[in-house]
Amino acid sequence: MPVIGQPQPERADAARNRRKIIEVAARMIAEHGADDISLDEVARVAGVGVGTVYRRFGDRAGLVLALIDDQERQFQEAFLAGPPPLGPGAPAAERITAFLGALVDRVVAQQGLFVQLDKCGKTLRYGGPYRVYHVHLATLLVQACPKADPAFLADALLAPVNARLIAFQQEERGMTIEEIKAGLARLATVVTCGYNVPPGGSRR
Amino acid sequence: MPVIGQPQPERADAARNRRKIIEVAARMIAEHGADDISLDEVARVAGVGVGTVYRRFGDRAGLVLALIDDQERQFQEAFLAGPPPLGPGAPAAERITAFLGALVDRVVAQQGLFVQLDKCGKTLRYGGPYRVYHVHLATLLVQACPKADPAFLADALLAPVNARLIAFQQEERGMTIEEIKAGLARLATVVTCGYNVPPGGSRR
DNA sequence: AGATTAATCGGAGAGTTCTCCGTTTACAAG
DNA sequence: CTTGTAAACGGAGAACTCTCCGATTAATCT
Repeated sequence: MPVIGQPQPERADAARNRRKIIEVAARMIAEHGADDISLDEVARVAGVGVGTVYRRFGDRAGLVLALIDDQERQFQEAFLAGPPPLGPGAPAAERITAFLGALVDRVVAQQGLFVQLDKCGKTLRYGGPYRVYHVHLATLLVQACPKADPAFLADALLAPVNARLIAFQQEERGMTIEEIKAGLARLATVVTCGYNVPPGGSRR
Repeated sequence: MPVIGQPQPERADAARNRRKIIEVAARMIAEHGADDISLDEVARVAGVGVGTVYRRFGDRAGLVLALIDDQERQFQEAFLAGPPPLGPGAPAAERITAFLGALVDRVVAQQGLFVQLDKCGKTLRYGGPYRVYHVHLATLLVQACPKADPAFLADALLAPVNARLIAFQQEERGMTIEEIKAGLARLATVVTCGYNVPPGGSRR
């Protein structure tokens, strides 16, 4: 009888297949972009049945999440425990702009995958990484501007950092990543300062 | 030889089928929600071939856009030429909050369809209604806070008014529509005021 | 080693989206 | 009314996502 503790480790063949699938998928995306990865084809190239892909990752979104995972871990590590201004140690307001800027870089680094994630069901769109971002940002907002509703404000500041919007801003509006980051930084500054003056004050 | 002027009117059978398809799709959505409308089934119920649905509307997104169209016209009419504060006549800052609030109502009124639109390709996500919203909001922003980058700011304020985010905020965060609208209004106020003070001023 | 068993495997199949193309039809001109 | 033709029709089919379940196999127990 196995000890019930950590989630039962995968069987050897299962782990092997998981790795193979991730490896193949990553290579295919590197070569042909993330837009039209067919899980059927991933399975075929990886030499496993389609069922195996779905049992291992649940669905398309699950695979995307797995492909994102490595860099995602590093990113979360960086803003949760890395050096300031992204990590702890800097004033909240500075950490907020640092975080939003880093998040833009993060999304751009795996833009195709984030676009995929965006198209998926609500569960994964706002589950997974989003929850972590939201908690982090809301926490910083509490410190930077205690008078605001941190949960809503965090959603509102996170919303523009969206893979598809960023792609659109780059391609159709001709903005550079730096311009987007600058815009967000300015917005964050205005917001964190603005919420500290009582509503209705300093009109015009 | 037909006169080449307005886009050639549809043939009678084509127009009849277009109407029938829209009618059937609208009824099916009213009954079973917009999540899982199968265009195959729409075609079957409407008594036409699948090819007809696709020739008439291009793709799933095209049909969604058509289903949205009626109310969309009215909405655009309202903010472009209706009574203030939504329409012309009120100060820009007030029109901005009025617009964002009305947009929330607009999205909620056909939430299922807007969620569908959101999942579609970039072309339609940021084509169609979005362009109109953006131009309108950017125009107002130029008046309300000339120092800001209106294009970016419009994107940033439009981003949180997203069908899926709103659904998430309602279901998972327990927010009401009124709370969401209030949050946006406050954000818009802070932003329009905040961008009028020089950057770097009034820290903390 | 041999038996046991539960996890894993693979691929057939159901349900979709969208395309292609031979056939049919509306309608304008003669 | 007949005829010509561009537009529209419809359904077979390609490609995909995801489910199901009988066969297989890794890991454990005796």
